[in-house]
Amino acid sequence: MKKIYLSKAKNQIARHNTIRDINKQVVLNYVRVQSPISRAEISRETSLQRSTVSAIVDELQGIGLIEEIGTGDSTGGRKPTLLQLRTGTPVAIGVDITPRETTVVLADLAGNILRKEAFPTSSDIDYMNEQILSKVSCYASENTGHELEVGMSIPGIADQASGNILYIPYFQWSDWDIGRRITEATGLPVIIDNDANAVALAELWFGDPEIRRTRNFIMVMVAEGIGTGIVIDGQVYRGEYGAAGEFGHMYIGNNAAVICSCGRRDCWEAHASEKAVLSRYNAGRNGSGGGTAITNFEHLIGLAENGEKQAVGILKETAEYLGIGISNLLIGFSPQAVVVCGSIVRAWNIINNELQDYGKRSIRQELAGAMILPSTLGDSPTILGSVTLVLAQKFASAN
Amino acid sequence: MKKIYLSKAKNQIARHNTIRDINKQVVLNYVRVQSPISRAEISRETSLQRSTVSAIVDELQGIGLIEEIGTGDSTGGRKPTLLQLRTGTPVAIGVDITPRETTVVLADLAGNILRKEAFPTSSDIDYMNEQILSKVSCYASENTGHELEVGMSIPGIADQASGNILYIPYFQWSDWDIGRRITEATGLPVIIDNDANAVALAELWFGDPEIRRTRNFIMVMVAEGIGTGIVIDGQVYRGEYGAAGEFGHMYIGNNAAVICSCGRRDCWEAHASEKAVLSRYNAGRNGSGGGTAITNFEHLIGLAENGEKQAVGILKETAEYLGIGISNLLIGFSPQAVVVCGSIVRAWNIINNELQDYGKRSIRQELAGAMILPSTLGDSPTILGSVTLVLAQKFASAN
DNA sequence: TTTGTTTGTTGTCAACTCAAACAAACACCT
DNA sequence: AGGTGTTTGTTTGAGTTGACAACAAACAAA
Repeated sequence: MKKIYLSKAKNQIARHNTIRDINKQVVLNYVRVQSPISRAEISRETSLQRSTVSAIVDELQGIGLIEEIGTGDSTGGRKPTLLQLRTGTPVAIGVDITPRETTVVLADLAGNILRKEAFPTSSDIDYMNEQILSKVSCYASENTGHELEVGMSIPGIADQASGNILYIPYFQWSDWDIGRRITEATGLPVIIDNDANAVALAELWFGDPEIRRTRNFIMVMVAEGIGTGIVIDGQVYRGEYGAAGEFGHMYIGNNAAVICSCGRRDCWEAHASEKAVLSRYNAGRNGSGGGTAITNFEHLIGLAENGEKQAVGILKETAEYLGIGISNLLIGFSPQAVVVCGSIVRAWNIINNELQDYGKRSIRQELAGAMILPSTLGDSPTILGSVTLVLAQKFASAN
Repeated sequence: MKKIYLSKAKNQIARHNTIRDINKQVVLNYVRVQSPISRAEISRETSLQRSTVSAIVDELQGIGLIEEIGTGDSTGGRKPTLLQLRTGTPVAIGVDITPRETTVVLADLAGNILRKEAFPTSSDIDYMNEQILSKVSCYASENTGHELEVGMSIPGIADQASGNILYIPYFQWSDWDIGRRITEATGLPVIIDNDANAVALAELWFGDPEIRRTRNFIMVMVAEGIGTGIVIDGQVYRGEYGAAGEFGHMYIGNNAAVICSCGRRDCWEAHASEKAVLSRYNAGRNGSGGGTAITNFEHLIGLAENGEKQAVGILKETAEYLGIGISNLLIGFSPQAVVVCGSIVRAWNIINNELQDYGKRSIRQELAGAMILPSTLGDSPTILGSVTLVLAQKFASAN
């Protein structure tokens, strides 16, 4: 028991270099968020002295995190030297596993994707091991000399402490030691996290300014299942064993269309995930004597976009279920925003009204100010998520 | 937009005194948690130099936060000088409002209650204003010279930023400016928070070590309604407008026994609060031709303690509803513990088994390690909560 | 060309922690 | 009683860091 306090305290106390460490983080974040930016502007905004900023910038250049990219426009005096994260140099290998496709990318400090390869996800774990290891090893061997790290985004639970995947419901994989395998094969450190957490982090780093400025928000990722990522005070909250954010399995009502991956029929996920939507749509068409079943969610979205009544109706119905869960999150967290991610975002104009109605459910109407927004990360948020895991790690350990 | 970063940064950067500020907090916390403790032991546990600890202790003594209380036993050398929070000196006035009773107390830095007065809570807001103001003013005038602050625990939502009560459902009071009134009458600063948040904070400060060591836990306060307090990384999370933690109003199912204070019939609170329990119990007795209705929850607990079958049955049924909500929280937060507070804790041995069963509901059984514990704060946790609000404030501003 | 502004660097000072030396207080042994 | 080793708390000098002010360089506008 004393040990806990001991170890905690040793990290908590401030030493000489603590000042520099803190300010280094501040400067680095300014460069990241507001680049291109000059030393003088960083000084003005942080209220650090120009001399201090210069010293820190020198250090960060020495580590190779930032670089000068020429001069900016004068405002009546000497031209400012503009700074930026060092781009073009590979620092992260991202591995993004989704039920359909697995993607392996190479990225730089700014999150730019330098290379990208993908293959269909298989339930054959040996095949997965072989494919992932070969692609990661390939990137690693082609970029020796750079301090690469590997980030993985998975549709399941991962324990960051041990670096192992605990469970992936879709394939029912338990204790998959892919992290250890990658490290053994390449010597690179690996950081694994749940896809919703990774996307929440990516949204925090690369999202629309409206979201990025938000310190408290919940990411709701609608895919085969429903995952949530909790961001509190600008930090992704992971909970014990990294298992936080499984609100997809909260009790919503016991009349769901499908059986959830956890085996029950009363989860949010069983009501509002892609699987649930498809099931309800196909059941409806069956009743009215329709043709073959649709198994591809994107297909259904396409139908709805073209105005097919049943597809639109099912999506609006889904928005209600989504809304119930989201209203629970709004009431419980009182966040600044809830961000929805997944293919369903393509149909945002169909579901928006219903969602916003549920957003107004609150103890007190006046307080219902939380935004319900679609993700702004584009087509492949989980890929960016896997990369961001590495970047966040690198930045945090810049000291 | 820039302003946000600006103000944030100015608080975030580290100056010369930042080191001292941080270490002062560390030392103060050691004195608080492990008192009586000597300078030498603090040095050993924090790995700060003895000279540094001495300098900080001098400062803290100067502010009047800690005091020497004689010497301890020798372990073969010079006797250690033991340190402790300064006790006996009033520093906090706590105002605890519950639907039944309002209590005003005077407390010292260690949370010891020095004086205490109570009166029945009335729905007459003028009466409440008058009563609270007179008692707080009385304590204040009797203790001039001490830097008093006022903490309030309320069964509703308070905006800490503005210091005003936004809403108390039980009395349907809106925008009650009691904070401003107290400050105007006495000149003392006032800090107001939701009762569940206050109790969560108190549990963090004065709870059983098993809970106090927990960095992430959820407080579930069962009273007239159900309130939750979210503790993440040792901090109470308040959300926008301080409105976080209203999980009592999450959707559980639309067949509740009573209508919730928010007007709906599908909230957790409508299923598992004291009001809901009483309603179900009385409905049951009505069916079997029983006598007059019970309106006092403590009474029902008493019946159950004495083995009355119907009361026991209703409580076990309640445990199921409580369990559904708690399992949602466990799945979503993956906390280290869920702490239950309220009169129902007296019947812990009746509801324990059912609760623990729901605690095991998890994505993966092996991960279901969260403890479901009864509060350890004794009979009046909300009183201690109101006081702790002030203490936390005072400690945080010790710089 | 001159003037005023902006940028980035250099040098001095103050705050702080650390490490080591030191004095005081004490237990234990002879 | 007296000596020895241990523990506690204080004092002193060294090293790190940011604030501040002075300064040189670069530039726009008059």
